[in-house]
Amino acid sequence: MTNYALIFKALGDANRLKIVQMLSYNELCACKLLERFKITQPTLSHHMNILCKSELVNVRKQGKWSYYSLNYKVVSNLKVFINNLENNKGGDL
Amino acid sequence: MTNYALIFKALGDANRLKIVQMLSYNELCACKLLERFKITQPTLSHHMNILCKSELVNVRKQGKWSYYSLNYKVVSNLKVFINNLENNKGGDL
DNA sequence: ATGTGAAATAGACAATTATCTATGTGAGGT
DNA sequence: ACCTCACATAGATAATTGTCTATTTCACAT
Repeated sequence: MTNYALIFKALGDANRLKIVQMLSYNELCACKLLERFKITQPTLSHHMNILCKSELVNVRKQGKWSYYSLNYKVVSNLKVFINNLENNKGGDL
Repeated sequence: MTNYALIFKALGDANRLKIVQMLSYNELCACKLLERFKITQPTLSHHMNILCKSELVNVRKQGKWSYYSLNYKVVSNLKVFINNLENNKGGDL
């Protein structure tokens, strides 16, 4: 079950949006992400937690590192959601 | 210029998400929307203001009524944004 | 066992937000 | 001119959120 409001809320912050865009190219560990922001490590951790809870982002723990990646299944669901906004036009309900 | 964080923030509320879905079928006036929610009229007005500021929703005023509709140009931009999340995979930057 | 480096958790705080009640505005009808 | 209906604005308030500092946890190396 995909909670769209939760996903959009997760995307509704400039830092998290940038994180998601970075992850769209590659899986990245938290420390690599942190380098590119002007926020502290606990703040990044907080943002990653929100992204993971929305299920838009997955974590893979390996040794001391946490590797984050996009959940493409959820991205695909988002695509369907947006497409429906166009396709519903003129329909019922 | 499309401010994606602003749009996603607008979509990141259960009431507003439902409003957008309703508008995907038809243009609707505020009073028609209000009937379907358990919120007060000023609260709806507040939500519509947020949706309009994100530019995802347009207003057309006619007499005493305000008719709201989706801005399909912005919906289209959203589609591109989501598609890029998939297409960036493995790329650079 | 002890140290180090990566990440999570706890707690605090200021800013933002969702909601309400009360009031204002403005168009149309009588 | 007045009333009514649709909507917006003002102001208050409780809840949520983004951020920080300080601390903890956990994996690995020595």
